Amino acid sequence: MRLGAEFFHRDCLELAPALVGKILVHRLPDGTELRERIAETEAYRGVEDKACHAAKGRTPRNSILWRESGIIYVYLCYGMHNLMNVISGEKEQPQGVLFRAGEVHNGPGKLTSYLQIDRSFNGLSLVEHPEVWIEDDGKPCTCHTAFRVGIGYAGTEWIQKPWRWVLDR
DNA sequence: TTAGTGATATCC
DNA sequence: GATATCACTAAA
Repeated sequence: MRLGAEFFHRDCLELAPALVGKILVHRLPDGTELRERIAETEAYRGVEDKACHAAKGRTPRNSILWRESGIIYVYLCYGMHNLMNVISGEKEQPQGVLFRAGEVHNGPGKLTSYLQIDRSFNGLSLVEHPEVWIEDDGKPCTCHTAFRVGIGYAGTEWIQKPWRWVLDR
C-alpha cells in the first residue's frame, strides 16, 4: 500500500523511525520497478539542529526544507553522491529525514545510485509523483537508535542526539 | 588512509 | 572570481 500525505505529515523524530522497514519504489520508463527496503534513516530537525542544512539559514539549495511534508530533497555531496531526504513536519518548519541506507544497498549514495534518484527529483512529491513512492508491505520490523553519521561540524550536543534509526536484523 | 569529484557558500 | 567545505565511496 502506497503511503499518503498523512503518513509524512508529522515530526521528523516520529517519521524517521516509521520509515524504517518501508519500501522505496522507483518505476522506470520501461516499467521496471526498482525497490528497496529502507534500513536506515536520520532525522534533521529545524534551524536549531546544527547538523541540519537549515541551521545556516535559507539558501537556494536548502529552501526545499521549508516545503510541505512528503516532498523529496536531493542534493549532491562530495561532488558525486546524490543524498535523498523527505520533508517532514509542518510547512515552513525546515526538517526532513535522510534515507541513509537500504537493506541491500548500504550508504546514502549507493541507495540513490541503485534507485536512479538524482537531483532532478528535488522538489517532487513522494505522495503524488506517479513513478516514485514509498510502500508499506505490512511486514513488522523493529529498529534501534544510533548517533548520526558525518556531522562532526555540528558539535557534540547535536552529534549525541540519537536521531538515526537502524533496522534490526 | 586517501584520492576523487563538483555544487555551494562565503569570502574577496 | 577564488577558495574551502562537504549528511560519501572505493581502492589500497
